[in-house]
Amino acid sequence: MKYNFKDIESKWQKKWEDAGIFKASDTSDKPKFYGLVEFPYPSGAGMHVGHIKAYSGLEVVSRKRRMEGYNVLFPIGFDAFGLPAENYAIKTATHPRVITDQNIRHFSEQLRRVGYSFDWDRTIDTTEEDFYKWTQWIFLKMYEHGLVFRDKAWVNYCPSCKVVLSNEDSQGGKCDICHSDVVQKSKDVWYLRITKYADKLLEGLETVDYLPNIKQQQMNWIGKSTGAFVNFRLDGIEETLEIYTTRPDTLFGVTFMVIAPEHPLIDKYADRIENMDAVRDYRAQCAKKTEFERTQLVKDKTGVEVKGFRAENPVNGSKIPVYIADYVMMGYGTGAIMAVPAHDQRDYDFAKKFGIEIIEVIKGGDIAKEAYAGDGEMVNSGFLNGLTNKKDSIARMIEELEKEGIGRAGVQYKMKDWAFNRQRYWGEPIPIVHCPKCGMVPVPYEELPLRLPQVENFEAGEDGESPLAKIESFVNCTCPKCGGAAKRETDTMPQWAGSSWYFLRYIDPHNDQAPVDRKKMEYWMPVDWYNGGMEHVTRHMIYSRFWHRFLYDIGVVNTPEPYAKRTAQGLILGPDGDKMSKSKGNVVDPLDIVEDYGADTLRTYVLFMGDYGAATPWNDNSVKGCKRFLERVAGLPDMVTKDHVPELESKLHKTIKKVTLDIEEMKFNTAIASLMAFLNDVYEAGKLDEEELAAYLKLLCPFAPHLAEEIWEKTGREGFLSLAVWPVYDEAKTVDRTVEIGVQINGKLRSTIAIPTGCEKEDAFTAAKANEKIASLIEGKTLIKEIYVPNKIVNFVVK
RNA sequence: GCCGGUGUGGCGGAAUUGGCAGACGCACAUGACUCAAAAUCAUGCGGAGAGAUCCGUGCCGGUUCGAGUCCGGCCACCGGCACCA
Repeated sequence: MKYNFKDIESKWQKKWEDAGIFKASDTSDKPKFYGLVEFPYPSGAGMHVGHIKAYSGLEVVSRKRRMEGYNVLFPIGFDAFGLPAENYAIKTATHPRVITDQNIRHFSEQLRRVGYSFDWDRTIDTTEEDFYKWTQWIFLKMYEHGLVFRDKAWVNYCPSCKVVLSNEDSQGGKCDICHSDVVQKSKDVWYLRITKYADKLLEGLETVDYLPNIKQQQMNWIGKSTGAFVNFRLDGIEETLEIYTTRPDTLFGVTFMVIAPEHPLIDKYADRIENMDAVRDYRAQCAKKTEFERTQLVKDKTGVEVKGFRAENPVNGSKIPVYIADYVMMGYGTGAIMAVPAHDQRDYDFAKKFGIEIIEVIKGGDIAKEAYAGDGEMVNSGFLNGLTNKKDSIARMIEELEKEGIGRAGVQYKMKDWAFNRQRYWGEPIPIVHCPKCGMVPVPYEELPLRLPQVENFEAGEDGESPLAKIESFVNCTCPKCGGAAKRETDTMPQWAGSSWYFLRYIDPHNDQAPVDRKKMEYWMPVDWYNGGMEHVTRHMIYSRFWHRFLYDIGVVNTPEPYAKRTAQGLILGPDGDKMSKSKGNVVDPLDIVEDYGADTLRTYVLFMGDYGAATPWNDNSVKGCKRFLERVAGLPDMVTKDHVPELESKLHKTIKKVTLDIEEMKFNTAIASLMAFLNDVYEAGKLDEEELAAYLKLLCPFAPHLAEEIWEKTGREGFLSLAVWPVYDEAKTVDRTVEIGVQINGKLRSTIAIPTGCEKEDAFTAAKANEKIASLIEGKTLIKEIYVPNKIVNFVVK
């Protein structure tokens, strides 16, 4: 058979579409499988090979599940709000709606040409009103439950994009979108109280099947630490200073205090601070630094002593100085620390520079040289003296603090509340009204969706305001509560909003009464297998788990966790081994591959190219290798014989087993390798029988479905191969009658022998000794030990 | 600095979890077909050696009849977190 991939692929894509064979049913006696891939942002550039790798993995799993008798939901949609469309709108004065629709059409067309078995009836678009209506609905529910608040805050601001960024979007002090430097700016910010869910998000990780490194990254991100809050009386003013520490056991070693430059204590007691000018200068210096500069680890600590009051150590009454220094952050703990220079390197560096006393309270280090953070016997520490275990001394100290009412056990998280607004047009409008009388008033549920108004000019407003602020008909409204004149919030939600719940909408994409029908949701949830990129593990994954857990707590969904299992594909690097990027000119366009080699070759190649979870460079020659493989597959019909071909039987069953098990572990590369190996065996035999061909086509179908369907049809088989029953291997038939095993002398391989599979110990030894070479090697030596591992190895230990 | 991961031919990568290292593919070489090239097919392909053999999975050591795999100590690279108290 000639392999004309172009005809074959368009033919079968149409047939599948016409027959609707990949549509999921909301009621079925079959077991369900919900496979989810991260929906794309429909960029103007179209699909990237990264999309292909990400989708092809679960595509294979989903196709296999269907053939195994599951009712499969494998949907796709578009995460279409976001900056690129808006920036393009600003440049070309085209409405983002127009561009978005155009890009979605283009993307869909590309996806269809790869032949994915998506249920296209359930396609969603986060920018459609009937979708974002429910995004707004969830926001209002969160508002109702006290998870939304507004605060003036120092925020990460991108002067180029003119938007406020979350910490997540400004990692490393660079804007995630345009990579320019982020500056600090004071703004009114909407926050989602994700920190309230920190513990639930941590606990939830214990109940799900995520790759270990994914769990690890989420735990790092949440960053829980346990310790204690301790109150220090301030001598000279009627005030206490609360600090957070993970090492309350070192309290006797405290020789100074440090508060963050932004600490409110400074302004409150400005008139009592004797050197307020110096303090002000220092604060001004710090304000100039970006968050990034401030969080750089520097040995050279800076700071200024605050003169006018001193702190009193609650356990020994000693009077100690208070400094402001920018190595303490206002955003973590209480913005103040107790400094224990003997046992914390940062405090140590500071103490050395400012000539502050260093008191050792834990033995084991050399505090003349550096701080000692290890374990050891407590000294100079009153009631803790003599204790040698960190845990014990911490517990003992907390007990004492709580008894005396000067402190308490506590926990802290690195994760911060989620800054949930952007000064942009192309996002979900935040459904809140500002009323001069009633304050903030939520838009009533029945008024949702709060639609984006038509706008002519998409440029940001004054001082980074949303373009919506310029639309008077949008801004001016009546207060839903008192009916008086009011103004609408003009900020929109960040890009992460829609993707925080989209998987629920696939279940019931056209529902206008609820985000999702209860019954359908109970049937489909949780997502059985979610695959995506590592780059979304700490943002999208955390956000959506948070939203879902909230929806669970208010009874909207039935599972605390949205995703039962999460895996991640590795990057595809450019042919040069570097990350693909336009500027490097090493980008591979998947549609070029479809055009030149066919979708089946592309799909097979991205899964064969290497370990699915690892980053692998693209290789054009290997693409050709996959094409060659499929061409050889196309030759199979000519080799079919009516007679049984027993010599292929055990090879086939081994292949069925390998492919079946490997797909479950995402070891697609070895699954395909075994398909290639079997094909080599068929070519060597020169023939295969009808049953062997049928089973082989089924195994190939998830990877190269167009070609597999074509051969299925050409060889006179009925119905869609995509709906055929997945082959089952017979364990007994995967075992050969004879097996070739190695024979070692003193652990070194000397020869091999062919013996019956599973043969007895003595028979194996006899056979091994009968081997000419082995016989000559053991002759005249003393046989000390004989080892036999059935079907593996014989080893003679001789002297 | 802390946490996680990886290190195997010229390249991408295999190795049933302690049992014949290098499956499968690429590249390369030789041969066949061809006027020729491409495509295809066949054979070879870790290193050294004419050979029997010897060496070989980042490095050093250990356990074991036997180590890519287990243990101890290093080195290199990748990813995440990071003056987080």
